[in-house]
Amino acid sequence: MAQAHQTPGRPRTFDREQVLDAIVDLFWRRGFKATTFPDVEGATGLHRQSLVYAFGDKRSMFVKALRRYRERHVRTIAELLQREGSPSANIRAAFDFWLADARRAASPGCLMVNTAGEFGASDDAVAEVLGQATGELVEAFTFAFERAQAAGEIETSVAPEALARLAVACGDGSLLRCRTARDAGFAETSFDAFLKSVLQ
Amino acid sequence: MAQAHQTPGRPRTFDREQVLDAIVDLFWRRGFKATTFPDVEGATGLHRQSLVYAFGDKRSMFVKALRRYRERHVRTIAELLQREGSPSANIRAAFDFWLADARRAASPGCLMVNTAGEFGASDDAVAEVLGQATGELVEAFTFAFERAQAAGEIETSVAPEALARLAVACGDGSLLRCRTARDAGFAETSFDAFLKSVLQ
DNA sequence: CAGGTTTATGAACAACCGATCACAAAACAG
DNA sequence: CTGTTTTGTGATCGGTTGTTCATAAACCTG
Repeated sequence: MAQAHQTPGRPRTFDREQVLDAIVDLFWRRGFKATTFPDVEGATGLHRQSLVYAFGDKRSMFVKALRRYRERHVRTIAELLQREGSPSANIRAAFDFWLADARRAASPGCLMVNTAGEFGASDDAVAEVLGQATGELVEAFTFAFERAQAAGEIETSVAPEALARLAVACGDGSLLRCRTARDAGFAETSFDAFLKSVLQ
Repeated sequence: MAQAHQTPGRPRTFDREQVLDAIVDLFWRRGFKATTFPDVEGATGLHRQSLVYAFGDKRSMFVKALRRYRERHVRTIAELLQREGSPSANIRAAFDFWLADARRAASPGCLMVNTAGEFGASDDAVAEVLGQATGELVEAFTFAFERAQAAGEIETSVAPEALARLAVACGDGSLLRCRTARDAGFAETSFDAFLKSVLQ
């Protein structure tokens, strides 16, 4: 925004967004409560007070990390689903994107899913981001299923939004399972079952 | 087991299993890290040392609670799926059981799901119980889908175990979503989509 | 070069957590 | 009753957590 002129005072010696990415990764792997300031200091190379100055207290930092995760990961999947061309192919591409996460060594699953389990409905700001992320995903899947039905690629007996919620639930549940099992086989099989059952 | 003769010493003044149920409920709602000894003391009416004496340290207590949850909730669903009669009806009954959890006021979701998000693969004993629970569920669903295919109730193009994993992922993901959203609508819709897509 | 503003560094704080110790109370065996 | 074992109660102890204070450093404006 106000990139017009540099603010007075000592300039920041680190890249704010790069550091935030490292913080996202930490929370993604360990969760909120289990991540301590010493952890963040070690992962970013910054001192505690610098982190607080840049991102606020721990909870504010976490919410900022959540938002960034949504903007990067969730939005990527949503954009895959809104591409032109075959909606079925887009849906397969979205599941392939999930699979790539599931196949990561020591897959951390999905930050939104992990956070939903840890926070439940106990924090309004967190629940809001989670709701937005789910809504964004469901909306994108709904769009793709609507197009698939209109194009005659899939049958029309089930409402597009219902299929979209099923897809999101399937993705969430599978990624969670792969997080504990250290094995992407569960996601591969369940995704395959979903695609065969719904897209054919 | 050794109910034959009473052990010497002062008799316990509380029901061990009843207290464990209260502990399960606490961990179910708040998770492991966020649950403190004062919380457990308040929920059970017992003193810290009595809890430690009866269940071991906090982590041991949590693993015992996990096992008890599996024995009660997971096993109940597995038994629903193995009943005689229409396997399709059994599958619907299993999803109805999940729906009842999702519809609870301030639904805590599923303890296994929440725990998977909080622990990941960081604790072997926890991961083992989670793996057993998922295996038990998948096995029971597989049995039901095998029977459904053999009876001609559903088509046979997708392997029963794949359908079973899809069902578990759908249940896990939906219950998780309802935990945050305080609304069972997501589960109702996604379950409906699953049943319409797979059972018909 | 001064004055003001922002950042970096290091230290310290109060609160909380889980674990443990010490002792009283209640039962049974002899 | 005496000794032993187990449970109940209260207090305490390091260790860790998130937060904040205090000061030095770096940059811009005028």
